[in-house]
Amino acid sequence: MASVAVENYLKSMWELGPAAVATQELAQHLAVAPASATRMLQRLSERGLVAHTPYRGASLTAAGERRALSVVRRHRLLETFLARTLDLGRDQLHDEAERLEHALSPALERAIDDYLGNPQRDPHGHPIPGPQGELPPEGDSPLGEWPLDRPATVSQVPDRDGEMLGWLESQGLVPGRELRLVARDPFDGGVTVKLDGRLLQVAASVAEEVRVSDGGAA
Amino acid sequence: MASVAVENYLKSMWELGPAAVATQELAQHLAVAPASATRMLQRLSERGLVAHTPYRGASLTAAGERRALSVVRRHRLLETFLARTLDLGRDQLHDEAERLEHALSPALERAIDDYLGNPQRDPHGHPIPGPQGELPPEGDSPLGEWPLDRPATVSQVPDRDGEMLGWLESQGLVPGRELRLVARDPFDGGVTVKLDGRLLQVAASVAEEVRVSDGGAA
DNA sequence: GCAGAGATTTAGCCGAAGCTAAACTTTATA
DNA sequence: TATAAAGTTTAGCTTCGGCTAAATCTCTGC
Repeated sequence: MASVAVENYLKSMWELGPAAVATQELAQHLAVAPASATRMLQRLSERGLVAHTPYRGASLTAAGERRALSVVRRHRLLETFLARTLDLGRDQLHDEAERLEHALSPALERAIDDYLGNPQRDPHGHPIPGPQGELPPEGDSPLGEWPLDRPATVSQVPDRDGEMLGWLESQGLVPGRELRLVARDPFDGGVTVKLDGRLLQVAASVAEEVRVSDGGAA
Repeated sequence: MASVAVENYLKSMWELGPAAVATQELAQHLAVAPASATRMLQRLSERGLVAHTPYRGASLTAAGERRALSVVRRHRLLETFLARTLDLGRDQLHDEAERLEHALSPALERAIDDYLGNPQRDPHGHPIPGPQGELPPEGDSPLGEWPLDRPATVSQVPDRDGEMLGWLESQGLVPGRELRLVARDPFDGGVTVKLDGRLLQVAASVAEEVRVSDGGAA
C-alpha cells in the first residue's frame, strides 16, 4: 500500500511533530533535497495524510498519524524482538529495524508482539504504540529538566545517534539506572548527575535526549 | 546496491535454472508482463549478471548466481529463524521471508546464522547456501523417482505452494518422516506410498516436488 | 515600507520498473 | 515449404521519487 518512501516521510513527520514541520527540517531529517520534500508533501496532502499549507510547513492529519504510529510500532517491536533473540549492540538495533520495519506484515507484527508478551517499551525505553496507535500519556521528563536532588530512574535513551548511545552506555546511563541531579549549568543546560557514587558531567545536547521518571517502574 | 526487483529477478532465474530460462517463463514466475522481463534481462545483462541471447532465453552468469544465492541464503535463514522463534505455520514462513529477505544486512545475516548455529537446512528441508554461496551437491531425489520398496526419509517439501504444503502436512509428509514406495502409476508418475502403516496416493505433481533420501540424517 | 536573506515552491530533468500495442523471430503445422 | 501461431523484443507511455536551477514567497533589519 504505502511505499517505503511514504512510510519514512510519515515517520519523520511524527518524530519532528506534533507542531507544524518546516520543509527544510523534514528534508534534512530524511537526507533529501528540499524540493523533493515539497513534492512528497503535496502527494501526501492529496492522499489526506498530511495538512500542508504552502510556505508554512505541514503536519500529520489523524489518518497520517495513524500510519506513522504503525511504522513506529513496527520499528520498536522489531528492536525489541532483535534485542531479545539475537544479541546485537543497542545502536545496531536501530539501523536494522529501520530497514525491516517496511517489510513487516500485520500477521508477523502480531506474532512478534505475542512472542514478546505485548511489551510496552523497546530496549531504548521508548513506548511502543498499540495495534491501533494508542500511546500512553508521556510521563517521562528530559534529564535536563529534572529537579535537583530528586531521585530519578533513566527511562529513555535516544536510538538514532549511535555515538551518543555508545557514550551513554559506557557511562552506565541506560534505562533502569538510578541517579540524582547534583548541579545544573544555568547557561547551556548541561547537568551534573550522581550515579553509582560517581559524578558525571552531561552536556546539554545529551541531557535533552535522555528522559527520566521517578518510579523504578518505567 | 541491488534493488528489490533485481534481487527477485535473480532469485527467479536461479529457481528456474540452471538451463536457459525463457522470457515468458520468467515473466510468469514474477507475475510481470513479458516485455518487462525482457527489459530487465537487458539491464542485468549489461551489469554482467545474466547472459541473454535475444529470442533464446537467458541464464545467470557466475556473478549473477552468486547474487542469487545470497538472496536464497537470506530467505532460508529467515525462514529458519522465524520458525525457531515465533511459531508460524510452515506456509506463512515463505511469504514473510520473501518480504524480509531484501532488507537483511550482512551483519544481521551473520547474527542470525550464529544464533541458529549455522544451520544446513531450512524448515522445508531446503539446503541453505553458505556465506559465499556454497551449496553441497544435491543428494536428494524426487519422491516420484525413488525405487519401489526401498526405505526413504522425506528430506524436502516445497515452500511456495501453501495449498500443497497444507495437504502434505495433514498427511504427515514432512521432513524427517520415513516411508516406502509401494506402487507407481506408469502413465502419469503418481505414486502410492506407505507411511505410518497407512497407504497414501500421491499425485504426480506432488511427487515431483517432494524429495527423499535414504539416510535418516537429512 | 522596502531590500535582501533565507526558505519554499515550481519547472524540468533522470532512472527504475511497470504497462500496452506493434513489430519482429522462431517454431510448428498444413 | 509457406504460413499461422506462439514467443520475444521494441517503442512509447506512466508513476514514483530523486535531483538542480530558477522563480517566488516571507520575514527581518534598516
